[in-house]
Amino acid sequence: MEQKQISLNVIARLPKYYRYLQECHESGANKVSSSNISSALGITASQVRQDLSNFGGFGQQGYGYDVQFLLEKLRNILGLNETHKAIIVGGGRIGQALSSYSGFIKENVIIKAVFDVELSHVSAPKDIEILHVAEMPEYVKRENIDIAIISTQKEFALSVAETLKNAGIKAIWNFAPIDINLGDDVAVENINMSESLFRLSYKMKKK
Amino acid sequence: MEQKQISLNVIARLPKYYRYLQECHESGANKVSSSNISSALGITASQVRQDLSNFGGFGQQGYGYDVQFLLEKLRNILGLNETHKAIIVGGGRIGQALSSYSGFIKENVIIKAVFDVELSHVSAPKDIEILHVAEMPEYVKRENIDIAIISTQKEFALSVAETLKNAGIKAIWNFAPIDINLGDDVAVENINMSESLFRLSYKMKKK
DNA sequence: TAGATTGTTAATCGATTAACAATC
DNA sequence: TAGATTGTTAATCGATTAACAATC
Repeated sequence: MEQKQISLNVIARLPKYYRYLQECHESGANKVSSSNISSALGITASQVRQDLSNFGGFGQQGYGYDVQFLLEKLRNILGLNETHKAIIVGGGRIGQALSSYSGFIKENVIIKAVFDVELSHVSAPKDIEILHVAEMPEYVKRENIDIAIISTQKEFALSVAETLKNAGIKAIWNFAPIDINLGDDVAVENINMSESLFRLSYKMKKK
Repeated sequence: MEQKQISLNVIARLPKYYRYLQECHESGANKVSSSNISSALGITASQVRQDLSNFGGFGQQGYGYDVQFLLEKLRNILGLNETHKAIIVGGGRIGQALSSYSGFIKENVIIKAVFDVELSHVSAPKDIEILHVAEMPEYVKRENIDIAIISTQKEFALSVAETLKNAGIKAIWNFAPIDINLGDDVAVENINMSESLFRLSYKMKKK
């Protein structure tokens, strides 16, 4: 309904534009051109313009893009003005690191609770609840949770994801080493460290 | 020198094949066909065959692929038979989670040391040394370290990467929220959680 | 006005898919 | 042998790049 389907490649570049625009803003720049962005990020100027024009004409011929304006547009496109409530499922190493990682607040994600099957093993900052997985579906509905961060073992990840889908979760950020795909109803991003390490190994070997 | 340049898309799929083949092996299967892989991973059978044939003819007409044989080939291609020595630079939340994450051993990566500027804040399992960043270049050379895992703040990541390159590191696994690119000399994989979270936000918004 | 830079259309390039001969 | 499935060639599709008219 919104616009013609935007390719995943384009979406993957948007955060890079946003990050660079933030840097420009911090360093006091008022304007930026597609060729500035190009040389900073190693993306062709043509592609930068092509990508941005998917969402509207944000620039001005002969001038470039107004940094503040484009930043605001990107924030809108990426949905960074909204605050999201999140839970973590799986209180192991990664789950605990994420639960105490303060970077989330900057990105407008508030972690409300950590779920596990063995509560005694889990610790978390005191404003984050520690609860049993059995309570999860009820909690997600009651507290209107948007995002679930899955950091369970891979064996449990798929069924946890299904349970969350049924509980009405909107998005899943998956750290378990398995691809999760729940169709169009739930937004999913997989961070597969294991696959990344394999790719690193491949690249290193090829040198 | 090796073969015609393999595209990054192909490389990104190799670990998925490997992971699925492992599952086949664990469940006792002897053979697997491109259409088996296709339905398990949501990749077309044609692409599976195309991808694998970049590295050789591993299958047999009318039969498919021998699981053990293909697994061995993939292990070779990905370089998973070799053990790599690694260090972690940056002893914050992510660095510490990684230092005690046992999954590495399975993937043939041994973490030898964690480097930081403020040693008193860092803890690690006792077989992992905790050292000051100033000692890093010397250590990398002396101990023949292959992989550096960067988990510093983004402000330091780039200069740390340069220092490591000069010390002769072979690969960098970067968790700092900034793209690192060191040319052809050093293999790099970026895990940018911040960008991933932005993409998740975008997808969620679009629903 | 002259110079710069956008947004967009057209051209190119590369990746994915389809088809099929080879053959186990 | 008949059926199945590969490896590879050709066709299609989509993404990137180039070019340029519009215009600030």
